[in-house]
Amino acid sequence: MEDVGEASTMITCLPPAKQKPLRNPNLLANQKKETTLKKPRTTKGRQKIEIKEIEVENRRQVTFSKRRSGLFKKAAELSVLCGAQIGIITFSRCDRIYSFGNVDTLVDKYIRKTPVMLRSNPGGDVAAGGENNDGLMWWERAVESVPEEDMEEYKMALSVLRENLMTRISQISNDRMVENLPAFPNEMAMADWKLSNENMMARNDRSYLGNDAGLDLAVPFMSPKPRQ
Amino acid sequence: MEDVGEASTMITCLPPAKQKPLRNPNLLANQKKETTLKKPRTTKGRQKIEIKEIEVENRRQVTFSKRRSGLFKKAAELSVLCGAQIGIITFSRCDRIYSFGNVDTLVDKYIRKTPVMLRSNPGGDVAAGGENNDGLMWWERAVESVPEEDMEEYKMALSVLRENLMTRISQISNDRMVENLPAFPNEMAMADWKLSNENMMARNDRSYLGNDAGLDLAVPFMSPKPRQ
DNA sequence: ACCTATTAATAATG
DNA sequence: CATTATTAATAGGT
Repeated sequence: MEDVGEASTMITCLPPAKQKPLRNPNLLANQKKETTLKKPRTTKGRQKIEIKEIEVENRRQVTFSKRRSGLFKKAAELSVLCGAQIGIITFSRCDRIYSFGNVDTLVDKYIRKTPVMLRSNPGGDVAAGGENNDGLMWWERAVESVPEEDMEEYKMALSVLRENLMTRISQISNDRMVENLPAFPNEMAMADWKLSNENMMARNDRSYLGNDAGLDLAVPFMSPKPRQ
Repeated sequence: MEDVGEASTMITCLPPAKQKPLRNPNLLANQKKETTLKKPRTTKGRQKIEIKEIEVENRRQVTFSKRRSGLFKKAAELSVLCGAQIGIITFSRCDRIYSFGNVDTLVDKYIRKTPVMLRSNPGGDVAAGGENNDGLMWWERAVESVPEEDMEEYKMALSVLRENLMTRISQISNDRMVENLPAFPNEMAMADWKLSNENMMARNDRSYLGNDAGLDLAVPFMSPKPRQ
């Protein structure tokens, strides 16, 4: 039978009867109100709320859903209007993650633009605090160029470096943050945000793709602690 | 002199004369309008705009500033209201970065919760596709446990792994994105956002701090390409 | 999920 | 940056 989408209750794919609310503004908009019986005072409308953590769980979840939706919409609009790239990472109270935008690309870009101190333990000669004679940091040197006697050290240092890569992201200084939220900002002066500190960093170096090594291998970025 | 903040034009710290607009809603709110001479129709008010890239540079920048401010405010409110953690990374058209929230912590968390395939080239025995006899992946094994004959391979693999860590972030599959913006989404169906895919991942493993190795060393997360 | 009264954001302007 | 007319978001209810 070809009469699809008549009164079927099962959802197939875009029921044509519903088609989208598609409000047509300022064009016989209030006509429906005239024709149908008007519900007098069915809601109190939007109420003003205080910006503090919502106690009631159900209500909080509803608000989270709604406002997150709104936030992402705003972000999308801003992105389009201004040609900006926006990424949002959101963790709900129970650590569910919701993200918006090319988070990974932006994270990469963000990380590239915010170099930071990292704790490493490379030992003596191999990484004596900085550059070597060739002007490269020790971790930049080709493995082959490492002297034989430094190899043990190098291996350890590289291992530690790898470990520390995990730690690194959590330890960036907050200098260039627009707003550094406390972990759970229950009472935060929301009045005016310090939107001013525009860290003007180098705006070049866009080539963050490439590097095609050989075979594919599943590698979690963060390995679980090997030994405990 | 102790009479601070009287009529000084230099900004010290919170001039008490200005004190904040502090609009008091529904309480003699329209009184000023009565007392002062009302400006009759000075602006056309807010106009509806189409969501497409704003051509005029100046106007675009103004909008970027305003809406970014609004976006961050919304994010802050959402954070407080729902006890959520929110991080926003924003790159302006000319790659100026503006961020909101504990981006670094959230990025770390985000990365931890989105393990991904990574291209690596560890070669033969050391990383023959996965686990070894001890149930650990090759990169999880202590350096000492690597057999002597695999050491060269191991070193190379670790080096490649380090290199690939740089590449990794840009290559995550977009499966768990709420919305995957095209690089410059000039015409994007903004109608309704697919806010549904809530990737429910493990909500444990919060310990992403620790690891205090020895001496401090400045290490950029991404090293500039060593040799070119 | 849909509705609607109301608040909040903001485009245009000075 | 201040103002304001208007649009857009949304709190509370169904």
